[in-house]
Amino acid sequence: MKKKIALKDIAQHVGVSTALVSYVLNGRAEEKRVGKEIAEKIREAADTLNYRPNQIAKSLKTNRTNTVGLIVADINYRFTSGVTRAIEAEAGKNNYTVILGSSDEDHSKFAELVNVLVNRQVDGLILVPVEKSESQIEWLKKHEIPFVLIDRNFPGIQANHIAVDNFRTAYQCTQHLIKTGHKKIGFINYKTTLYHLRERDRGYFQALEDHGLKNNSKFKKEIREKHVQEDVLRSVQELVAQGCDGIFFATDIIAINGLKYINGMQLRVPEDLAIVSFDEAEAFELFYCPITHARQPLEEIGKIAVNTLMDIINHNQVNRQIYLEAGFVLGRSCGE
Amino acid sequence: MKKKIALKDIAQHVGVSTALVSYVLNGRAEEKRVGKEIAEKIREAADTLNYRPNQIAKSLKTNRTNTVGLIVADINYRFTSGVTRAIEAEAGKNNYTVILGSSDEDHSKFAELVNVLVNRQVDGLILVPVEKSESQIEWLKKHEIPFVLIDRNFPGIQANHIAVDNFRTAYQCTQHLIKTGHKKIGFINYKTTLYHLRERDRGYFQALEDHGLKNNSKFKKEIREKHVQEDVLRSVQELVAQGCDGIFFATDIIAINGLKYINGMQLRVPEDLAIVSFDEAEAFELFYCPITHARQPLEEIGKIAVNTLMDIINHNQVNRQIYLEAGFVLGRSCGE
DNA sequence: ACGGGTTGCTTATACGTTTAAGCAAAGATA
DNA sequence: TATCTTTGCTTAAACGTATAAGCAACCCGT
Repeated sequence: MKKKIALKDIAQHVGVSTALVSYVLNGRAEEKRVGKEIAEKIREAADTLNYRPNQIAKSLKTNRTNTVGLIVADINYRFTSGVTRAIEAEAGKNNYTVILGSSDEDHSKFAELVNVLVNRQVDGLILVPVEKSESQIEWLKKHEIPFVLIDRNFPGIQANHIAVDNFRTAYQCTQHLIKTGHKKIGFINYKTTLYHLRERDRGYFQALEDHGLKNNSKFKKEIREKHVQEDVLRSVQELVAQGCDGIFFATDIIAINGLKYINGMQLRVPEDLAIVSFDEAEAFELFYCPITHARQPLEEIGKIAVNTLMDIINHNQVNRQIYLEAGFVLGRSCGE
Repeated sequence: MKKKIALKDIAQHVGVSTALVSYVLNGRAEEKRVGKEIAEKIREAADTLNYRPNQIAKSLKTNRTNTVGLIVADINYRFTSGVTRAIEAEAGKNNYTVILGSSDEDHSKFAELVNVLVNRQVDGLILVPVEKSESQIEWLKKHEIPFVLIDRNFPGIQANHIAVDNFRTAYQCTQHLIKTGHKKIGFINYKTTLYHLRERDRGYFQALEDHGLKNNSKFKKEIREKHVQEDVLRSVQELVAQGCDGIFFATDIIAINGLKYINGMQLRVPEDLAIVSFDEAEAFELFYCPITHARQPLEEIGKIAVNTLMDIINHNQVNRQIYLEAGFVLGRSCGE
């Protein structure tokens, strides 16, 4: 790596002090009453010497890194790529860079990432918290480090967060199955304490209850995060055996796995089995029958998250809990 | 944000100089002959005060940020998520963090990202270069900034790079279609100057030639990056009209779009039309017929890229051009 | 008792910025 | 002419860390 040009070099080159150079290059020339010609000379020198400010030094002095840390749950989730893209773009507009980390749904990795990013002096964090990460969140609060939660939150911890309205969306999904004439509606969700997924449970149950199908509750299956494939397979088989005429998948990943197995069975969608999925997946496009599903407003979540974080960083004291409405994409997987 | 504990605070607390604290906390206690008890006291103080080193200050002093910049072409590509995950993990092992940026295949955005990351003093860059980014690459070389290219490279620029063997893989894909008895083999690829995609062309053509199907060349279609959907649709329609019995898709994205339209037509895979795809897509799992495809060794690419970059950063003067072999996943899309 | 080595610490400077404070020279005011 | 203001610059300190250099105090061998 070649030697880099510093303020000092420009100062020497022009024959002035570094202070002047700093003022000029930061656009504070007139405010600081720098002579027109000198200012011009400095700008020229910076140009010909190809000066690029050392952000590290700048940060040390200003105590601002213009960097936000983003910890996602898993980089392969569609949610992740969608929201990361939005965050990246919005952060860029605010002249911020994003440092990305993936916790892989593991709370100790999550804790370590928080640590690393805080040590790197990020100005703030955007987090998709994982199970058992409550203590980390509390720690961040205690140390007054700016952060906002997305996708998930903990009901017991008051924090800024942006997410889709999981209860309502799950309710709508279930209701759609009911309204299209299905009577025995299965539901497959993760076995987890994560609140946002529990809210999807609640939406499902509430919809059943409101439509007099309380007895359907036995059609709810839980799968283990570490055994998605086998558990989904088993669940689908059980639901079919129980005579279900519709299945509501709680996430895109569950849906993809479910459909994969349904593909292998003798069942036709929607004739034999109706399908609704929370979350969209690119893969749906290749299924013979367009899948009806809820679509999270990823762009919006990312955008609001960044702007909220900026507000926290700049003005302090923001209290924002936002539940966004999901879109609902009508396929043909519940009949016409 | 609360006041942070600095070396000075620990020094004061224990009643020693900051130098001593620095030595001890950097594990150079005995080397620097620090008294056992004092060292212990310092460690304790650091612990109770919950000291976390300011990486920014550290970086300024050491001229090392322990950060690598990663610029991907598009965050929604499967290649991206796979390789990012691997890079993240491998970088972590080396005690490095990753700053991610996405160029969205735009060379001016690419240039800007390079700029931002270099200003942030990243120790090195891992890049998926885009069209017309040659000058940026040259610039990096000129300034001796450590970098490695992945996925793509420019034949005219000598640089370290890791990628799959595009020619060979495309050759194999085409050959597979030929060997499974198909005579009129279409190929859909992007219209681009990107070398790695041109290599896929070359693989296709070479396979045709080697098997006496030179006249098949007219079955090659080009699509515009900005108009993937409509161009793929048109291409598939044309190929079918031309009587093709097999299609080789040059990327996962093209394949997904192609299959989407094939789904809507009256064609059965593989009876009416055989399919091979370069690259894997999760979506394939939902297609009624398992798609035969090449699979890039994403893990390996990421891992080697990081290690190569580490070598450049640490020992200088590495010259590594690696072409990895792709896996080949046999589906049923070319017949049994 | 004297020089020389060892032990255990402190002092001081530097990294590349930002920015408050200072200061000389010129112009304005009276 | 004496004083005040403005103009246009420089000086110096600071951010938190690393590290070379310095320096007492002690121990040892002679």
